[in-house]
Amino acid sequence: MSNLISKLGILPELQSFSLFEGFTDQQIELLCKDVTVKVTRHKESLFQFKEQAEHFYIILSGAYKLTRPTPNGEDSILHFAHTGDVIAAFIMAQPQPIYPITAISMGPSRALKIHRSNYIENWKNNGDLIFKIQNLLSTRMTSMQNQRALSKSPLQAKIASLLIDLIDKQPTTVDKITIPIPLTRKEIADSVGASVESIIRIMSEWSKKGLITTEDQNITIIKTDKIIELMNADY
Amino acid sequence: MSNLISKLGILPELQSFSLFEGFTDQQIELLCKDVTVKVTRHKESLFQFKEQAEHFYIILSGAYKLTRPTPNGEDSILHFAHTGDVIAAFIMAQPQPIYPITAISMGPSRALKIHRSNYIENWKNNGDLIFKIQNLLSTRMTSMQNQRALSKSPLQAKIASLLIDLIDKQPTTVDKITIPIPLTRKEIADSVGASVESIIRIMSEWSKKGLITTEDQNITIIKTDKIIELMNADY
DNA sequence: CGTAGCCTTGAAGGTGATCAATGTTTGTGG
DNA sequence: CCACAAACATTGATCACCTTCAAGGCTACG
Repeated sequence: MSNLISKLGILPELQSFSLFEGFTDQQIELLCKDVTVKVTRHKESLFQFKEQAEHFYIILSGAYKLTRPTPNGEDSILHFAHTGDVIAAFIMAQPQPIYPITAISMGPSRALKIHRSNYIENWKNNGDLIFKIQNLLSTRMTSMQNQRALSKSPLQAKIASLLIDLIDKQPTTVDKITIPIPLTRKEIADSVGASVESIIRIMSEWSKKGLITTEDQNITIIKTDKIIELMNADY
Repeated sequence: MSNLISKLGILPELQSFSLFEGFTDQQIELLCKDVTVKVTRHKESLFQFKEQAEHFYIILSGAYKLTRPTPNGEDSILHFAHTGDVIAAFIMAQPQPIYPITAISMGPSRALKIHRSNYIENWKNNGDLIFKIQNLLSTRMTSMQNQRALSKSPLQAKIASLLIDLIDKQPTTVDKITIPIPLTRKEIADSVGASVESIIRIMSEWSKKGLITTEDQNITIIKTDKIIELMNADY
């Protein structure tokens, strides 16, 4: 018995994830049997698009962007995965899974690397766990569909939608919400399918109007209501 | 015991679906306990976006388009669901599920309507079945991601990609593949996020060049290789 | 101190949307 | 069975949003 998660000292972290809510320590120990903690540095990738998929991951800390190469050789960002997210789990169901995306670390991050065989042996027949994963996935899918519905909307609406989507967090404070992930303009561009320059032009405009502020790469939304208005703006 | 599927006479159909591959008649009977067959006419909807989701569906015959309203009041088409597809199954995992899409019948169609409680009682703990559903879903998701990666590509590439995606069928005959679903130009437009006029202009061009032909609403791809080339065309 | 990555601004040009008008097919009710 | 409405297809002209290209400034890091 190697690599017990209690030995790795990550049990407290795992317990805090909604994924393992209601599970006993022993159950978690079984589900995370023979795992390793993969530490990645900025821009380092967890796995590559089209690689053979032997493992899936749970994000322990930091964040990863899930990307896909485009015909132009650029990258399209499909999702930002945070702490507690599960990546590439649902493709484990395939007989010969291939990663449909690349996972790139944003800043230093840590992820739990779990082998496919574990998914098939221990995760597959755990109905409650599968449900949790399906919930995570359906949330992600709904968010993708929301974006899709904006394809004919002006670029402003797409950016607004992205920002709002990234703060599914506390609506506690009425104003001044900071986006939990530092984002470059290029990353925003790759998320909404636009050019960097266009992003800059629109966000500069917003800064001037006092809707947002950005310091370093942290974006703070000052007037949330105005941003939400822009989401539905019909030009 | 009402509504046995053997009584409804749809067992042979169900057996032919990859979803139930390897299951015994008794198992299928249990999984489809207390179901009804919903017959829909052209443009009739199975369920509506934002409705309370009490049921999920298996398509018996025909096809449905899965749509989502856009801010402009139009509809964005997210997926074309064929015979054998399962719809809205994975949102059953949520405590209070809401349909994230609308399902609209394309021509006369039939679908098996299954209650949520059945999913929780009989489907949830059937690991093999869950895997099949996850496979269906991951295929759909990958296809959505493919489309997403084309967001900066010219409209031609998007249309080409859509058409190719709709013939995941037999690569048997080298040429002349007819798309299994009759599509209006508007539906194509709503799928790729463009205007009807633009679709028409491009497809007329293709017709003139002899790449495709359309009669009624059935599109036949004549020169598949040329269409595939257009998918990656960088203007 | 130079390179690399990110941010910014300006000018020109193109793809595709919008608007408008008309033809064609389908379906429905008198 | 015809007439009218509704849905779909088509073509042209105009215009705006966004991309592309080009050039430059800023900061961090080896």
